[in-house]
Amino acid sequence: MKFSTRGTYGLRAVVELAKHYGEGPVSLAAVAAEQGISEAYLEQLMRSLKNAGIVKTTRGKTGGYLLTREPQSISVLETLRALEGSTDIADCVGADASVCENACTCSARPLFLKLQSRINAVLEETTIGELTEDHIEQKKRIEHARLS
Amino acid sequence: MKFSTRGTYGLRAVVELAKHYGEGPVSLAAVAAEQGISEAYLEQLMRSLKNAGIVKTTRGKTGGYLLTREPQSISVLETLRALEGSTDIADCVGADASVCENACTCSARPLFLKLQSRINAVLEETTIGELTEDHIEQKKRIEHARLS
DNA sequence: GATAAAGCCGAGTGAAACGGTAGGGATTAA
DNA sequence: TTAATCCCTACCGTTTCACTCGGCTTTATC
Repeated sequence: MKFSTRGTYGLRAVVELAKHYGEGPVSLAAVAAEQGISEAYLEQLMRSLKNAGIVKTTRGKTGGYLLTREPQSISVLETLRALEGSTDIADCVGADASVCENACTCSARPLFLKLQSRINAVLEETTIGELTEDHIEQKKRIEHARLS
Repeated sequence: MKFSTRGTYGLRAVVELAKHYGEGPVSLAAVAAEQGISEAYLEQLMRSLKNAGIVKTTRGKTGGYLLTREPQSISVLETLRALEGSTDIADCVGADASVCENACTCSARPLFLKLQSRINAVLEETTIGELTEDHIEQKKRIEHARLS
């Protein structure tokens, strides 16, 4: 039940793009530097995000990455799905429950279903826009505390 | 964000013991057979559960495993903690947040905290007793459907 | 048109975790 | 005494994770 760095880094990268939403493309190097992530690794994550239609790119010099939509319209759920393939905690929850042959007699399954629905609720209702606002607020508070 | 077999099997084993609560010890072999788990593997899980004070044992012939308390008083949270060490989805949530050096500036952390609290709520409020009742009910329904 | 900065892509790799096995020892009811 | 049971340590093959490498294409700028 651990969150992968893939999900975490990817989420942070998307928030970074959201901070510059409407300002033109941001280069991979800039995102990597700001977030302290290896460029080569981040590139892989960006590829997943691009395939999922969450980010788009412009190539050549002055090129970079941009969000395809407003940060408020991008849910954390779809972002994580793009990065990790699935957010399902087990094979027996979600669409293809047939993977687990004894799904209907497993005593843990009711728990999994409940847990999954709660998790999905949070991931679905939280948007990249919110995370971005929170982040900006937080940085302001730190700055303020530092000066006083 | 996948549930380990350790957690799943362990939970199922505890439910199995709960089904026989008050009837004396159940042997490892019996639990393993009923749940379709390798004996040697299950033994490891049982040890973790014993160390955590969730199950106790009697040795020698006719020995076996028993729950230390009523199924209703054992939460899924403590069971999973015993089996998996921790149910934290990231290092920056929970008691020792210092593991993550930039915890206070990470844009993903607020999400993690929210998610963790929702997850813990479910795991805390769900008891082994409930899972056991659900399981018995479910088996009854299947039996009923099969006969008609 | 050359150049340099950017993205695009597939393959590879070391370490750790996962899931499970093996084998022997200690305890105890019958 | 014996056989069934729990107790313990070590090991091991596979997969996943996190990350790297090297070469390619595209494009703004000089």
